[in-house]
Amino acid sequence: MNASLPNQNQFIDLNEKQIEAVTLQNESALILAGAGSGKTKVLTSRISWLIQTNVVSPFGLIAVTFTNKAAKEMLQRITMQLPINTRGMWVGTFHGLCNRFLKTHARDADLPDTFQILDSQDQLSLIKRTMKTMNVDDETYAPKQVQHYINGCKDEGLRAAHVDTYDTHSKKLNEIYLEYEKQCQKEGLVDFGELLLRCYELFEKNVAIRQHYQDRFKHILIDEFQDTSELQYKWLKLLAGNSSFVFAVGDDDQSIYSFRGARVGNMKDMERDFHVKQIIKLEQNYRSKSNILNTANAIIDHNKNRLGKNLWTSAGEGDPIRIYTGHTDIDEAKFIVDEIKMLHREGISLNHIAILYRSNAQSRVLEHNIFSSNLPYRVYGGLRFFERAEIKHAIAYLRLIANKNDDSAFLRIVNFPTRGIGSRSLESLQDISRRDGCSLWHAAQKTSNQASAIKKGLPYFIYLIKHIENGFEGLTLPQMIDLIINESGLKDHYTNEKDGLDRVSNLNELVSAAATFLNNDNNESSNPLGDFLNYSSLESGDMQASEGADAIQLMTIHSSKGLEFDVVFISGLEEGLCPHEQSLFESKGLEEERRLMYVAVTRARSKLYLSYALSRMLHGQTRYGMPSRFLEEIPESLVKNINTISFKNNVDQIEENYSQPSQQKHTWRIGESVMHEKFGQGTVLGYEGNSDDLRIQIKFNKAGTKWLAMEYAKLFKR
DNA sequence: AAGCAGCCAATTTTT
DNA sequence: TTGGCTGCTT
Repeated sequence: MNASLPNQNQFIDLNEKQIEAVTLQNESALILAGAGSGKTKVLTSRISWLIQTNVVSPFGLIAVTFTNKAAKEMLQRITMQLPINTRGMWVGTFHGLCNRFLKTHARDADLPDTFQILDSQDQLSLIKRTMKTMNVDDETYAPKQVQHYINGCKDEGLRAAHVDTYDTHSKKLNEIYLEYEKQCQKEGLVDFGELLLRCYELFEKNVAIRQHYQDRFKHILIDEFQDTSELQYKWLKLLAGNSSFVFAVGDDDQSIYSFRGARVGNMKDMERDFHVKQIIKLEQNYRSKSNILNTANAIIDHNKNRLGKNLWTSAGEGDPIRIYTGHTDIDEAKFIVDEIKMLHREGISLNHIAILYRSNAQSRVLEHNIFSSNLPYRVYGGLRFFERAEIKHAIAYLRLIANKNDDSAFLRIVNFPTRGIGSRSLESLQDISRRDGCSLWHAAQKTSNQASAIKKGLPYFIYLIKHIENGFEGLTLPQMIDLIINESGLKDHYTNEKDGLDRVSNLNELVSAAATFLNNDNNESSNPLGDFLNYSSLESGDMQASEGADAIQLMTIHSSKGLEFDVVFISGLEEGLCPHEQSLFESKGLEEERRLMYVAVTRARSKLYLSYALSRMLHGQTRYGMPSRFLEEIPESLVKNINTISFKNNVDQIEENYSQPSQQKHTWRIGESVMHEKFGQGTVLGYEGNSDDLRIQIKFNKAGTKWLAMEYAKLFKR
């Protein structure tokens, strides 16, 4: 049937749709790949097929992912399928690949070849610093918002000079953006968005370079296409030119990152711009039982503007979806723990069980209850290795030595560990630097003509850096890092600190990380230090502790994307939490929340539990909620309600649970019909606040949903 | 320079 | 309720 398929094992277990995708010839393609439909397999098989049938050489294609993990996995699978060395192949993340382009053409991109990459933390502190020198009030212009603004502009491919501003506020924002750009350029720093934008501009302006890569990469493959930003799409169009073929794999129903610039619309645009003949849909799911898939299908069916697909499986129905109603968040957590204990006794290993939640704040109650039951667990998220303060400090020494213009690195370490350099000496440095247009490091050298080995003050700092730099002569990278953490005083500092032992061991870990880095990829690099610095900012290091341990997995729904578990608990399914109340103010916000729910449901292989609590401690206050609307979107035939709670005895339960002595009894109950003299008839949705400041949320038939203060609301029973 | 009180905000976060 | 940040005190 498929004469064009080489007779190789890796292709025989593909289904018909997958084969169709893998073997497409001479056209750009959009593959709509549902959850669990074998998308990674299709992508890697496609690459193998292209190479094996000599359509293209391993170096004539480029494959783009969003995460390092996905890129790594892709390379691994290719290695398993083909007897080729994948080193040097252009497979990587958008950021990693753009970095590679920029490193190769640093001069053409107007960057020093020592340029450093800023992670989000670094970016924020540079923004704060810029705002300070501009005397911008950080109350009116919150640095976080400025960061969001700048990143948003870059995601759209906009330079500060190209933004149209109308009001004073946006004008100011843009001024900061402009100044920030200048400062980055001066220090030789590039943030994540800049990597992409700079690379885009390089292709745009430099015809020769663009042509070169257009000719070279005849096949461009993209994973998670629904998450691409406007800029990434423009970059793709530019790189593809008129003669390359794009193979994009994505799922519009799993687009959950619009708040970070992801633009689902790219899928429809691609269909048009790349003359996609027909979208290929992968709808057979190899992960979940049909009850789970039908639940997912039913929920997502409530969204409009989908490309449209329906997952199916031949795996059988499996268990019904179990729904649990908790009186409180504590009650909910206890149920989940009990259930996990039972499953564990039945032989399901803990790391195949996940508890998902909408927001990180929800993990606390869960953790607390799991902890007291003595079950091992692991929480995803939080600080990663290269984001830890002690690691960033050590890296900053490396950065400053590699690039003396890096004021960001300078400021981070000039007085850390403290060596008596106060704010006034720093201010005078900033003055000199501004006056002479030089870096802080050079300004520092002007103030004190001689370096001093006496262990304090600026002269000592200058001495120290030079001393370390001289000591680097003939050392390997791990030895350099070892030298830094000892000579800088970092190790001593943390050794003497009361809870510093973890930090010391992290610093030691950094030495081994450098050794591993050399062993793995870069033993023949001409600039291992620079490469390691890049690596540290692009690869935030997901070396989370106890990776292999058998532990319950706790994470947000967002971070569960791409993973799968035998058993999944989705907790906190209340109106206001999931869908999150903030999302209701955003355009298309509810649809994205629904996609989030879809992603969560499709993580489960065989058992799915959904739970919600009628009251929950949030921001230090008890909040009363209604079940999430998503629960009502599931056909009852798929569901088994584990318990039922009447609203009346719930109020008593809540009081027992939180033991609040003098909670004012309110007359209105959730779900009850009420009459308001102005707004007319409505239904009570929930409460918020405590007895002296209780507010009631009512959905009015005509006037919409409103929050009213109990004290003043003129309500009547119907 | 470290330690503490007071204030404020509080979805989601692949790079 | 919690964490992060600021600004004040020692």
